[in-house]
Amino acid sequence: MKKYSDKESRILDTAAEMFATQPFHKVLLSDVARVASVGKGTLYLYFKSKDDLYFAVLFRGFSILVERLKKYTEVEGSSPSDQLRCIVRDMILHMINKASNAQLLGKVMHYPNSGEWQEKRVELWSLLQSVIEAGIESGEFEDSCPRLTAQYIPSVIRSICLFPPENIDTETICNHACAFVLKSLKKNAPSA
Amino acid sequence: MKKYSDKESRILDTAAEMFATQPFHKVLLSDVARVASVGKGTLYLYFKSKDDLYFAVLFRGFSILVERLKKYTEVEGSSPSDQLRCIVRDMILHMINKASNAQLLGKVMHYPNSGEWQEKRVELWSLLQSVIEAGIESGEFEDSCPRLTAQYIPSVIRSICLFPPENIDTETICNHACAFVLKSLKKNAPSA
Amino acid sequence: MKKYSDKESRILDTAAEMFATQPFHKVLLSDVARVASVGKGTLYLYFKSKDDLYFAVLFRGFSILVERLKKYTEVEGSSPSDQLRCIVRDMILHMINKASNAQLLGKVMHYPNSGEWQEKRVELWSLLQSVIEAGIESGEFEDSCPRLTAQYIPSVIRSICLFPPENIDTETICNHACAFVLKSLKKNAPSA
Amino acid sequence: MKKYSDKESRILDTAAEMFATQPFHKVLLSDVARVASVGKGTLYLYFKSKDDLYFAVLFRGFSILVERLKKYTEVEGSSPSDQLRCIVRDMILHMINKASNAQLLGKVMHYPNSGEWQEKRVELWSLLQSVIEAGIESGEFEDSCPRLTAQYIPSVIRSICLFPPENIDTETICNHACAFVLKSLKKNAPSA
DNA sequence: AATGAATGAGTGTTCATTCAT
DNA sequence: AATGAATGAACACTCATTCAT
Repeated sequence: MKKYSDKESRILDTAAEMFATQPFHKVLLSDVARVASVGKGTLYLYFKSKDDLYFAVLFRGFSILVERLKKYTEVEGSSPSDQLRCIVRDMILHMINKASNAQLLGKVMHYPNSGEWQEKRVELWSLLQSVIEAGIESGEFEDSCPRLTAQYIPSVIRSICLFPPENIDTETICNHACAFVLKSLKKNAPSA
Repeated sequence: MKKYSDKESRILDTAAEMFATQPFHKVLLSDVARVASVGKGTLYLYFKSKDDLYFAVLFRGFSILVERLKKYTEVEGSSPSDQLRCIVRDMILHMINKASNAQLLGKVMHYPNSGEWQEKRVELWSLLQSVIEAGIESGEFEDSCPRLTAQYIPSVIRSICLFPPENIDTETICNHACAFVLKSLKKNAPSA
Repeated sequence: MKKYSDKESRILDTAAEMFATQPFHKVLLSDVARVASVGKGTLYLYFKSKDDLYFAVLFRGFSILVERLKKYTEVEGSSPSDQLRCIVRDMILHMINKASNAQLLGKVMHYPNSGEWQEKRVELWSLLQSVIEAGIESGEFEDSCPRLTAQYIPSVIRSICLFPPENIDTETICNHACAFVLKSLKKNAPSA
Repeated sequence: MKKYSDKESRILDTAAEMFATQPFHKVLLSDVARVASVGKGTLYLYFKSKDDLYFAVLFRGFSILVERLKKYTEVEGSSPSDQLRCIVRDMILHMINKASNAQLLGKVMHYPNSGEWQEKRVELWSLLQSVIEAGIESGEFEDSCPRLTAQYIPSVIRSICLFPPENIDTETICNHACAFVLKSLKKNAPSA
């Protein structure tokens, strides 16, 4: 994990908040600097450009997320279903009502250096894919294309977190989302 | 369905293409005008501002989509599963490699008039929800919260269309997506 | 006197009002057309350009004024003092609280065709100058440069009408202005 | 007196020159910036908008004028007539052939913040009014409404400076204007 | 004659980026 | 390292003018 200096972190935190709240072009670097309590020029000591800052925000967010989710796959004795459940629940709880984080799950880059950033997304998919494949291995799951399913999961969670239905409590949503995913993966008892 | 004049349509088509390809602030109105073969001032005869044009693009896109999908729910003798399959397939085929259309499924608006536009998204969810509910009614499906499932479906499709796995052919993807959704909804045979 | 068609008059009236109320660049021809109830293109049937319309407004205003004032100089048996009094009173009463008319007395044009319009101002000055000279001739007035005094008079009136002191009634103002001008012109009794 | 920074002064000087020479809408901010040797963006560090710059120009001009004229009223042992003569002469000499300064004497504001600007005009009138009142006090002058006379004086001077008669030399004009004003104010010897 | 939809040159304003301090 | 005044390229938007009807 990359280490961020104090100032750098403050900038990233501020920028994350603002990029999540407003579209890119409405986020002014002068505002970022002011809110982060640094000089406007200071931004350029840490980030090459506005685009660069934007990517750094997304990148850091993604890295933190993936890092956190990885833990669940390393818990001794947890089944793939348990792991998936934990992952889905964790993502929803961390991102619901936190547009800043939910947004980044679905950002599509129209930008040159999006390659580097694309890698991070793939990292998340790979994590999920390996859990699914472990489940298949263990006979718990069946899935003709774990790669695709792995891709569906974050997108479902993103949608939930961006547009959380107002009259359903978070716990119910978590359960429903877990059930939705797991039921799709569950291996049907072989018709005897 | 709102009717668009000839020039208005040309502008919307052009703008849709450009907003889908580049981030908002890289889309120049002068380019839109040039490509649409109208004067720059003409844009302002039909749209109050760049933002307004942007919303009009999203709004029209959504309207067209919903209108098209509605047809599948009106086919005589088609089961809810069939309808869902058709809808999923239709959306994927229409949007894959057409970022312009896929993007709009997930746009979150940070703008004042986003209310009006939210309605359109809800219209899509409602359409799907009623298909699911019909399936529950007929005993085909079971779902503790069709509202949520209805929301998942477009998000899954959006993800597919924005990041289509390169080494999987479209047909396979369609089938996988349909299967994923339907398996989750299918009522399990009551354990005898 | 030039004759104006019905539509032309409506346009001039509207434009006069608007040019008096707002600076040139805030007056939109589309507004003029709308308020005058004519098509925007119609303006161009009568006036070559916005500048042209502007000059026409000033020109007509000046012409009307000069025409009206001329009458006072033609009254049989009226002394130059009487004539001046009438002129000053007439101008004040016609222009006080009518910025549109007062404004034009002091408009300076930076435009090419301002010459033609300047002539009209000179016409006003000449009118006044000849009254003053008549007074000198008759021994009533003395003035080392009637040309200058003639120029002062409209400027005094303009100031009154643009910035009418709120707590002084119009009659008092008229009397004061007349007295101010006449006292300056009056021939002092030759020190015997 | 407000203090202006170096750059601010350069901008104001340039803008004053240009606004005096051309109508508002023909003055381009890019020209102002170029002539003042600053970046176009720099204008906006000091002035909120083109309108704002315009007002700043007029305001500063008026402030300087009033400040300068005040001096004459503070000269030890000078009579009100002397003071008035000095004021009239000073204004004419400073403004004749300097449209920039003459213009501002008569600007009527069609703008929102004209209140603040109205104050400045009143400041000039008050200055003149108090000189006149001092003359009345000392028995030199008589005037039934010094407030009005104070208003006439700048307007007369403005007219002179905007439309200076070409074939009369400045000295003659000054003398005539002084005489015109003073004769009107002079207390007539009581008819013995 | 009369219109107003269409135009595009022209301009005010913004804002990412730089650099002297 | 840190700053923020200064910059100017870039862009949205306006509005006088035209012309097909």
